[in-house]
Amino acid sequence: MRFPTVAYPLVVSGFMTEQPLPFDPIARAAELWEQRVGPSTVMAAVTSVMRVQQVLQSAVDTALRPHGLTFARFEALVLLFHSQRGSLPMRVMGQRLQLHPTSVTNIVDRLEADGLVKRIPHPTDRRTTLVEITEEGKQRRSEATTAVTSVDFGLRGLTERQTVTLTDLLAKVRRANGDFG
Amino acid sequence: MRFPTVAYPLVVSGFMTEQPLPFDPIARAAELWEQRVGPSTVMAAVTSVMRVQQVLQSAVDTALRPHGLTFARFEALVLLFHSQRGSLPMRVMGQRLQLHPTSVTNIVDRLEADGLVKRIPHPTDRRTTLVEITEEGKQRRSEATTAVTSVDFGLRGLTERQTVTLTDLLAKVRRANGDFG
DNA sequence: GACAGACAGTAGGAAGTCCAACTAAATTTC
DNA sequence: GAAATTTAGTTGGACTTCCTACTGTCTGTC
Repeated sequence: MRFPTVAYPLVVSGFMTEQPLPFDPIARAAELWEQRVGPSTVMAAVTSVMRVQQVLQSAVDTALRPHGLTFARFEALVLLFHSQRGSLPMRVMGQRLQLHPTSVTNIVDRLEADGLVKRIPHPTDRRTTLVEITEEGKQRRSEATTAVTSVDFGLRGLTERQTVTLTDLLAKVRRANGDFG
Repeated sequence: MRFPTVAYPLVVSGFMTEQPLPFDPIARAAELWEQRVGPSTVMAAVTSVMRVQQVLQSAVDTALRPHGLTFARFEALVLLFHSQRGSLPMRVMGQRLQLHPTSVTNIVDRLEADGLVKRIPHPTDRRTTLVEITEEGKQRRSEATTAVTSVDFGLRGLTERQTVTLTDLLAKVRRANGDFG
């Protein structure tokens, strides 16, 4: 799904609000917060992250929907595709994707139902289940990647340099919260 | 599976991974993407936003749980509290909070069940429902605000200046996606 | 070796989000 | 003024996420 440069949906986001607000609701909320509660920089940043995540999630999912994937499932597929053997234990998938074990189960269930991955027993550890990407899964990943990479509009408005800065700032937050390190 | 309850959790995020990965999974995914797919700056930024949102959501919700609120409900409460009359039409709430009408219904249902808000009919437009914050709601907002403002650890790792930069970059993204403007 | 404890994964449930479809009320159009 | 359209909100369903609790398997200690 390509979004033409010129007027397509005004709002690519969430559920297509009829019209964008004429002001920034987060900035306004920050002003009120500042007046009546206290310093607002942190709250504004938190809210901004929340909101941009919604926008991006929606944009990416919209691009992936024709391919029968969500962003979470796409990420799982890419992870398996990039792995050495094309298979990983579910636990490892959870660590890499930062997902709860039950979320991994859910995602793998759906990918498996679509024939994109299959569960295979671990050769030595009978507790462990390996998830292997199928040929159809590799094919699907390829198509979906094309769709996703065309969604750079998700971050249009930022220069390359700004995009990198954004990633770096967010990495600081993630590290400070024990996401890795 | 039992996740140890450390006095101060190593990972405030998602579901408390036992141990943080020794490397940044997003940076590693970006490397592989770069090698095998193409430029990765956008994907890395998208993934980072997604992940930080999870971290913050979890951190804030953890702080709010003792007060019986989620971040979404807290935001709604704050919005009403800051409004002129202490009440707003549900539609307006949806616009300001960037939520789907059904999500507003859901949130208001729960807040109303807790006695923090109440639905009242609009004086002239019988289609419209006004949502009014109750005294108990104002009280709860006050307590919850204290809890949330103490959660600046959600963005620890950033200086004040960096926090502002982050908000500004995200605002650019939001504006480019028609969030406001 | 036996057994307590840790670990891998799954089932069921709650919360939140969106979508599609619906009712009721207001507004626009002719 | 009647009919068509738009708007506000709700209901029911699908999906994702996490949590709690459980089964089965491995591992370290005695």
